[in-house]
Amino acid sequence: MITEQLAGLLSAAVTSACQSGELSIPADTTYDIKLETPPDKQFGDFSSNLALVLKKATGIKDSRVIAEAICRYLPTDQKLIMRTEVAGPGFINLFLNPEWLYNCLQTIRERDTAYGILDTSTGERVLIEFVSANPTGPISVVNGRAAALGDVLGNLLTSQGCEVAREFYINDALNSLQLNVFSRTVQARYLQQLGYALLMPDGRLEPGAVSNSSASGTISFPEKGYPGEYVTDIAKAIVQDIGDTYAKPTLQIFSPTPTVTQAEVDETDAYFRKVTLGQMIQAQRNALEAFGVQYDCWFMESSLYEAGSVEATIKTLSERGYTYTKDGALWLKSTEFGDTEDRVLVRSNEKATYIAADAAYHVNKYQRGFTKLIDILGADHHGYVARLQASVAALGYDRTQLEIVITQMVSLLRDGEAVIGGKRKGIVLELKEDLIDEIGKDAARFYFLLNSYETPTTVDVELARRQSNENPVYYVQYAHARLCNILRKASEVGILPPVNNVDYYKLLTHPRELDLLRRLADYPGEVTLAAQRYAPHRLTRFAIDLAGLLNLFYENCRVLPTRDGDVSQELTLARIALVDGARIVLRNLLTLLGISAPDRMDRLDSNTAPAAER
RNA sequence: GCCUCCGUAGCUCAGUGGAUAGAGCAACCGCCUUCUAAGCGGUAGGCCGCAGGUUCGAGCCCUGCCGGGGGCACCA
Repeated sequence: MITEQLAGLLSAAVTSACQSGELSIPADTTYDIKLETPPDKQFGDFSSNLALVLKKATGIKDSRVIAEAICRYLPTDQKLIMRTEVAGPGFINLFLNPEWLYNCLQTIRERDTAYGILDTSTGERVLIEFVSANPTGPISVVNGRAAALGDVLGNLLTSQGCEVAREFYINDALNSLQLNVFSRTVQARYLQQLGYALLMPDGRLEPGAVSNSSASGTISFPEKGYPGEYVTDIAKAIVQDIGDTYAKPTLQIFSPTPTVTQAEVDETDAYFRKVTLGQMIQAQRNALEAFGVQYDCWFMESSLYEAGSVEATIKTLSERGYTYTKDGALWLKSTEFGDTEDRVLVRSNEKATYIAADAAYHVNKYQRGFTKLIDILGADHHGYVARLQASVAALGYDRTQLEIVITQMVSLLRDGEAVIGGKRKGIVLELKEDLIDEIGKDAARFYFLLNSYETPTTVDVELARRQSNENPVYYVQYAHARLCNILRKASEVGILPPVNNVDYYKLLTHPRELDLLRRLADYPGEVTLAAQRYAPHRLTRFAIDLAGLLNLFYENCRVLPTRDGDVSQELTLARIALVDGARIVLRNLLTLLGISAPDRMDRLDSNTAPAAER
């Protein structure tokens, strides 16, 4: 990397300046050499604030003096550094031989799909757990943020040499009250499909579905039942599958005076739970796959109970002395690990709490050999972080290996009004039906990857759908399609991209060409930075920026020969190489974001564009 | 009350302690005989919430205040 090379030269220059006595710094001084891209080209290719940083160590008041001393010991033999300049309060501006950019283009075309990817393994094994929505509802638009973040973060860490696994945690444990209520709701809808009317909590009567059975009567919709339409869909599927097989016992369960035996109730409940859970998980999986997210593992909470892990974890905590009994419940001394209060592990009714299962789950993650655990949680789980970390620490695991990423809220706007409520109120905007099916996977992903997860954001669903054409994803994809089009057109007239040859590249001297090359050179560093900061949106912004530079190049630098013959054959070849390099970078970039890079996009006729409808 | 995130252009948001604070959308004016106009050029739009502090330098760091979101269960 060029920046490392330059940092090495700067470091050597400081050493030389010290040896010659021009500078003196204490032997134990440590300093980072930062190389930045100046805001304006007139300040050179790179600039460093090294002299400003060394001010204290040297005791010299004027940083410009330090900067000048360093510059005297930089090799300005024209091979790499053309000239140096001291500017402002003491910046060292470096002007490089453009050859470095040509070498970079060569690297891009040689590396191709591997450009921007580190070959060396870090040995780090990362587990990213994200979304993990309760199996009582579909994947919602709000889940899209975590889904996009987790997936792309996985790509980014993989590109930096980590081994990454993606995981979805299914809250299917038997003590989940919500799941019971949910299953009951399905049962009510099942009976409705068979012809029974439902008495809703608000007193309304919902008629039974038309059915050829003679079933009739009224049953009450379960208290706090789930109102969403997807519940009815599951019921319909069950009817299709088994007909009225479970009609009798289910009806009895809803009767004020049930005559059914407990064994029959259990059997019926078990059936509905199983089918309901299976359907929900499948629906969630489908929605996430439509979003381009593939998990390596769907981990069931119930498996922890079945394996006795929850019990074992509680036992371990007790043996390590971090539990006590109070009010008939077993408590975790989480305050000893920084939590604001102690937490209940086992309730007085002897059922384990969620934190107990979660502690066991994280033990399981550690035991599988992962060296870094990343949990992506929504802002509403913020208060949960301390106790989770405390439980892990109490179990003797390295808390620093557990990183909890909190994504800020996504609020929804529909018809200009905030949509509040979620599953319990029946207003669920589904990621697949309400967004992906409307605007496509690419636009949906791009939308969520545009902003930092640390900022609360608002999704106006109508706007997101209607203005799909104004989504910047098309700007980026169009730029890629244009590049492909040039290459396609070129090959049609028998011009093929030239073999890697820096002699050709030297013809690329137009400012727009140099701007573009410079940005292509920045790419690997941007990927690294985005990975280090868990900031996929940096790449999204980079993509928009790069597309802008490509358009400028396109407007100003003709690639293929014209009738007037104002583009020489050599220049055409050089520019085709540049187009090829840009195509590679843009494609790699979109691939990291999980967004397709189309070879062509049909030109929109302004008369038929959605914009004309408004 | 405590914890936490946010406050930057009309809207949605970027912004590595650094030089003249940016993009997309929306608005206005132009540009298709030419590699795709999903494009390009131009105009307009800003006490970076407020007040102190730290320093050569603060949109960024610290403190306080104001405003908004979220969280503070033997729910998950």
